[in-house]
Amino acid sequence: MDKNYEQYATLMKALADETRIKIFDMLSGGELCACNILGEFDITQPTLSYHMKILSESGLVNSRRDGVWMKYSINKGGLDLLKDLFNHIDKKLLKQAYLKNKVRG
Amino acid sequence: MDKNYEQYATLMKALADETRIKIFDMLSGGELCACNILGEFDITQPTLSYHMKILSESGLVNSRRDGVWMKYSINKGGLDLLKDLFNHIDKKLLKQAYLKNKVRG
DNA sequence: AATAGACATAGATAAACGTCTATATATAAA
DNA sequence: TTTATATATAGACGTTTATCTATGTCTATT
Repeated sequence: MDKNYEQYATLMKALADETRIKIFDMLSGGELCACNILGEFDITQPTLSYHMKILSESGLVNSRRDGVWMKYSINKGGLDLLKDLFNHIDKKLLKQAYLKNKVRG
Repeated sequence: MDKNYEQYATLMKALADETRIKIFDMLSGGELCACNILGEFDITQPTLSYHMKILSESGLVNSRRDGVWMKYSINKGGLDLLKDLFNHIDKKLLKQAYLKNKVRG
């Protein structure tokens, strides 16, 4: 696993905003239209458009046009990058704890 | 699982910088002194101090003084919050894929 | 072809961020 | 108690971010 920290930073930045992480979590329930999402927040339509662009360009969210509507869903590839990063770090920590215990006892 | 999005945003913000995510990853190998970390980057000592403060205050990193040195390590609690968030979202997506397939086939 | 509705883009702006230099503080050693 | 070293804080500064209003673009309908 060779690490692209710049990419990780891009992914984290995309979620480093309360509105965007809420949207990402909402999308875990399935594809949503921009109009559906907008109703959940106290922001203007251009502001939502700005947030969706950041999420899409980061690689965390897919977007497609369906007639007049834009529909958004979670991009499994982007999610997996973050999920795997944290799981790997966690595994490394557990291994260390195990080794320390082995030395002591 | 009730979600504190403000806290998630704080955690993600702490990692939304290439220097800080590299540091976090370095710490997965075990506790490190600020002086050890500084050598890996092209930044001044006050800048590192600033980054370490953000990581510590977010709850992702523990800090302790050891004589003249500051030693840093990963805070399992903070890591688990992020790890669990992404694992849960992933589980929800997999469940949806399974149900869709069930309907089709 | 004109209209209405959903979304995107442009431009402005205030706040937050990352970095530096200069300086203060804290600890250990001489 | 002076000195040396590691770290923290203060202040300055340019850049990036999140937000708005105004307006443009695209699609479907009349």
